[in-house]
Amino acid sequence: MTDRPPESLETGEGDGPDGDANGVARKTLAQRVAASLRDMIVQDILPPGSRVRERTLAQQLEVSRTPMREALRILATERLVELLPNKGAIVADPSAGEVRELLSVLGVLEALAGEQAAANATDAELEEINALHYEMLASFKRRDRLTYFKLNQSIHRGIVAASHNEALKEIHAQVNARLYRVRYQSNLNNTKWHAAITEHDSILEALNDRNGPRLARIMCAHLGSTWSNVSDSIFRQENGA
Amino acid sequence: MTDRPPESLETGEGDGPDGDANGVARKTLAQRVAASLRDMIVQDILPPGSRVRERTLAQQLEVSRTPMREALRILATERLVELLPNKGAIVADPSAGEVRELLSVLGVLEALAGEQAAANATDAELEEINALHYEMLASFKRRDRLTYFKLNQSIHRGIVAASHNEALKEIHAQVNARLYRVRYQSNLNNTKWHAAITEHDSILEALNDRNGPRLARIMCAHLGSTWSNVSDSIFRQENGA
DNA sequence: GGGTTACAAATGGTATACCATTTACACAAT
DNA sequence: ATTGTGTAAATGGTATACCATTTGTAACCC
Repeated sequence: MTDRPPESLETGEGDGPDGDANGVARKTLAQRVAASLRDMIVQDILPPGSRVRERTLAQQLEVSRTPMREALRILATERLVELLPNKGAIVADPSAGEVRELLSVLGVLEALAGEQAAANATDAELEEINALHYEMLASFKRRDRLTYFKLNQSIHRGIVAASHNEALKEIHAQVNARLYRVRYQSNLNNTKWHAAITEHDSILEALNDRNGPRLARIMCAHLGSTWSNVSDSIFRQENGA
Repeated sequence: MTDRPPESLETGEGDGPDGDANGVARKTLAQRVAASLRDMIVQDILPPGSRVRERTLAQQLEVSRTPMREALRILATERLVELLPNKGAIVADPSAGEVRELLSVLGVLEALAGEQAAANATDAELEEINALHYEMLASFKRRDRLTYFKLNQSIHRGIVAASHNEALKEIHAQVNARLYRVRYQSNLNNTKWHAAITEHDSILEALNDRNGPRLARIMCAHLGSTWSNVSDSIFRQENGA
């Protein structure tokens, strides 16, 4: 558990699960509080299963209860917290089974993204994804797990974005957000790093060839490997690492 | 446009997009308001593109602004309305392109559901889906489009539920909610009714054979047919039916 | 020691007041 | 007739008060 103090309110820029800087759209306080809470969940400041005291947290973030309540509504709809009537909010704590289910969904979403990206990506988008891939390889050589994880996520988001299917992008982001913390934590313990790199090589090759069906297959299988890593990590944590 | 007065508050039972009666869980007023608003959107009482006046509507539904605001937050997170800072809520009005994107996502979700249902469905679940299919055939013979549509949706939800993938069920429901109104409206004009029945026959055959890959393929293709119907309907409405 | 009950405090849900921003409309100028 | 300006009303965003429900703790009894 990290002992960091609560973050100041999110300004709308960050490299969390949704990754995008929303500089163009003005945000309400409730939206900014929601973004801060997302961060706090991902980084275990608000650990899974913990109670979220609305008044306490509003005080810490120096906002009144109303935007805090609205923020918690947002997060509840996103399934990052569970709101129990008259009992308040609990940070979601996905079981291994639920993680597995989510990953199977993410697998088909990424497969669809792969197929549509192979057809629709601009050349510039391909180049950028390739550049991210090289940066990720560099972080692998440096054994910098945090940067590696973030770049890995950026590549996947880049592929989804290159599908030019906006609805898919949003739904993918939402599923990803539910999995982000678990994957972030499991990345710290990843013992199959080298195999993941090989898979990414294959992904990039199929993408550069614009081979939709092959890319779809590899990306779906890649999420199968993710399950393998994540389940190891969950198992290790449950047995008191 | 229908001229019905606003619904009284949802009690938590209904056959709208999420279909389930949540009798076991107590609901807050905000949740009940959200459910009523969903209904009003689906049934065009709140038409696409229309402004949602929070005070006006709260008055009509005889609730105060606070649960109305929370309800609108829920719907905004679900993308059924769009909340613009300082400007309020507008009912979502998905473009033809967006509908197409959503249907492609729904296609892969239903394909995954088909595969997992073929593996995981109980015999009782299969029997129930078959019963719904026969009821749907009966409504086809009676030319009862509304009942046909609802049964059709129940069959799809039944297949998703039979996958025993709870995460998939939720995500499917959410995508479906965004499409529900458009499909409901297009069902009223469906000129390819007979072909849809044939597709459903194939779906049921593959499901009963527990042939996962075949079921997946047919269900995904079925959504392709749905796009064909929906786009005809959108085109017809845009040209002043 | 364990179980039950009563009550105060904590906390969630809603209503309403107040402030901030946008919209609509009347009037003046060109 | 059209455009620009000012102002009041409408409406969104937040703060706070009040009510409803839950939780925690102390006292009592077996």
